[in-house]
Amino acid sequence: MQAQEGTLAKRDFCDETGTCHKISDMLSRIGDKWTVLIVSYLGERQMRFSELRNTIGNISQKMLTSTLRKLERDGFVTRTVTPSRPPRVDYALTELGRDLLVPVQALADWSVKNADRIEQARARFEQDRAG
Amino acid sequence: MQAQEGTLAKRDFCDETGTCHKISDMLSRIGDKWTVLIVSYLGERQMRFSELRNTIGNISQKMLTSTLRKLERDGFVTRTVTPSRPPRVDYALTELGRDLLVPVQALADWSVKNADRIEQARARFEQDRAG
DNA sequence: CAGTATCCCCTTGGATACTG
DNA sequence: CAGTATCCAAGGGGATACTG
Repeated sequence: MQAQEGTLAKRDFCDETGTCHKISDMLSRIGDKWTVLIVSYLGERQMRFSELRNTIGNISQKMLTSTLRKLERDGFVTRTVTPSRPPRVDYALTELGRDLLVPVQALADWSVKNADRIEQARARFEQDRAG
Repeated sequence: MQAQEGTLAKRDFCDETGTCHKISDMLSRIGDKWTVLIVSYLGERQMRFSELRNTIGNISQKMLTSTLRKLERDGFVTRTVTPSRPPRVDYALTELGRDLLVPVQALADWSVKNADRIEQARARFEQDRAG
């Protein structure tokens, strides 16, 4: 067997057309502390700023604001201002944002399914380090 | 239409069983600066330390070492030492490591396919900010 | 209510020097 | 060759105070 059927080649996502840069950007973009959590909440329904903050619980205003701004900038969420007193701002996923959830969900499924394999590997690693 | 068919609910990957924690961990784990790049190179074939360093080009020894250690710890790569003079150390993906490439590839495909939608959203965002 | 501005800590990651 | 040890700069992210 010369070429393993299950093996994915580097060029599939790290070729010379900047592909690897794109996937790295995307991963670091959604791999931060809050993005996935926020997107997942907005995946259920539209929410206001304070609602998100209260639901998430331990997020700072600063990080909620900046994460939402980045998501808005990249076209993943919309920001709708209702100019009342007090003001009201609603956030919702765009089509692109809902689209993003599909591959993220796949990675989530993989993570859950293989969590104990990783845990076992870590236990083995610690074991070997101690022994 | 009460429940949109394309909408993914929060609980799908952020329920109360620690699932959201797992996906966040995984994303921040592979969302760092070097992991995907290294895993993608090892996806092509086994490589030695210096070979990886030369191929990647601009990675520091420190980051290559620590990234490889984490990958080894989590069971994604194997580390094989040949006690010669000078010593030789080979790194290769495990079954689990090759497995991981599948959902990562899906996310990579998505990133490439939607890169210009994101780019357009950014351009629009800058436009609106300026106007 | 929904932010912005400021300060400060901690982690990530690069550069350099040293070792088995 | 394949690391480890150390120092340092930049950015992520929290706490607090202030504003339209």
